[in-house]
Amino acid sequence: MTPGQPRWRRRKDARPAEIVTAALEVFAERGFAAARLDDIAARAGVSKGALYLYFETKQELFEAVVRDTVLPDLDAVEQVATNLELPFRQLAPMLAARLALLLTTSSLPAVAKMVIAESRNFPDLARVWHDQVVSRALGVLTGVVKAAQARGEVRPGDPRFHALSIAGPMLMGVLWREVLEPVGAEPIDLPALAMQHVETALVGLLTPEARA
Amino acid sequence: MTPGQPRWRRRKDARPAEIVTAALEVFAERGFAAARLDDIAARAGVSKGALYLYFETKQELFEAVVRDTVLPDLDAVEQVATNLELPFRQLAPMLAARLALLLTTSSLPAVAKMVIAESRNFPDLARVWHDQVVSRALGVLTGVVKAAQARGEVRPGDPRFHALSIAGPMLMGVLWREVLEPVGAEPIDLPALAMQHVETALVGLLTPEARA
DNA sequence: CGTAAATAACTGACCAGTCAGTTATCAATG
DNA sequence: CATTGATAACTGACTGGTCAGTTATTTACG
Repeated sequence: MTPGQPRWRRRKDARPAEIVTAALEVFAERGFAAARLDDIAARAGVSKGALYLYFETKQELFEAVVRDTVLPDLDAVEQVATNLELPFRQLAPMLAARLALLLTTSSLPAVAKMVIAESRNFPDLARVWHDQVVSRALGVLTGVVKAAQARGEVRPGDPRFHALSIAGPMLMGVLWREVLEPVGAEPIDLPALAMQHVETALVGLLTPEARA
Repeated sequence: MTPGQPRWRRRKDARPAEIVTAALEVFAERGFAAARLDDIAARAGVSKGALYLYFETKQELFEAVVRDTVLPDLDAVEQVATNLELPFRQLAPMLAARLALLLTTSSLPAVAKMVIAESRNFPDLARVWHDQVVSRALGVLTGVVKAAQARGEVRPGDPRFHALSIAGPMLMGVLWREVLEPVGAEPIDLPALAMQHVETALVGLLTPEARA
């Protein structure tokens, strides 16, 4: 024993953030159900009991992860998207690039995968995800499409479906990377996919006049 | 006690199929890890021990589910897709309709969701899924696109990306239905999405000459 | 000191996989 | 047409291990 060093420190205000960071990692690696609180605690440098000083249950910890680590990322994309003034032809590639960056650098895909995984057994997780992430993101995209339709830039049709036409391949690419690449599938270049898809989708979505 | 009725019957040849059916239901409802073999057994009308007469482990049972219930569905779609002769403009909507039907009536989406869910903790599951389902399905679609490019019907570009452009929104629609609708999200009309998307994608993918 | 932060040992519930024992079924026999 | 083994299908209680959440105790620190 080195008696000069205390075995631990009281750090009431630093703990929550450290725990949330550790929780994000472990949740992403193992999924909600299979994530062990002991592992999260160890990675955060505390004991399991300490977790319960700051979070009442495992679920509450997950909600904190979404709130603290995913929502800020989403805000950044939303910022770009609400430039409704820009012509769709220019806005779409910007959005796609921003999104591709987010999906390759942030932990959003890992959390998304986890929510898909556990939605049936932990519906509260899915509800939080839907209310705070998906419906907001899709709402923004749908709004962009609708505005472009109003300006005559985008062909008629359900704007929500158009939004899915744009976002779907990205999701598929992400899932490919998260689920299949780890077991040996041929890798996908996500930004390249985003660029080629946006090009294709633009031709398909724009009115003949707007293509000029 | 009604002594005339036996407590159970020996039905060696009927059991495996019944167990696989029950397993599909429970796996789809709860995911692989959370599915209880006791539940599967109960739903199949046998004891847990009986499961082990026909399947060595839980994983082997899952593989049987894929083999017996998913692959036949896939074969049917593959049939349509290998009509490589047909012009892409006609083949694509047919494929989309067939796929939409499959995704709304079969159990494929539920199994897919499960695989996504458990891929990290049970990589073998994901490998089976990739080798036997995804890579085959995507291969067929990529082949169709490539053939159409060779005939000058489809614009240049990575045919694999084009395939993802086509299939992605369908996957997104399916996940929406599986994950978010159960927790209160606004429902999506999957066949309608398929039709509108294929229309959009066709315009985007076809060469100007092929659009005639 | 007092007290709040943190620990570590503990509890209770859960479940995959096992196995000793039970019972349906059927072929052989009287 | 019984009766009787023999056999293999089937059962259900049990084991060993895991893990969320609890609590009695220790320790940092104002």
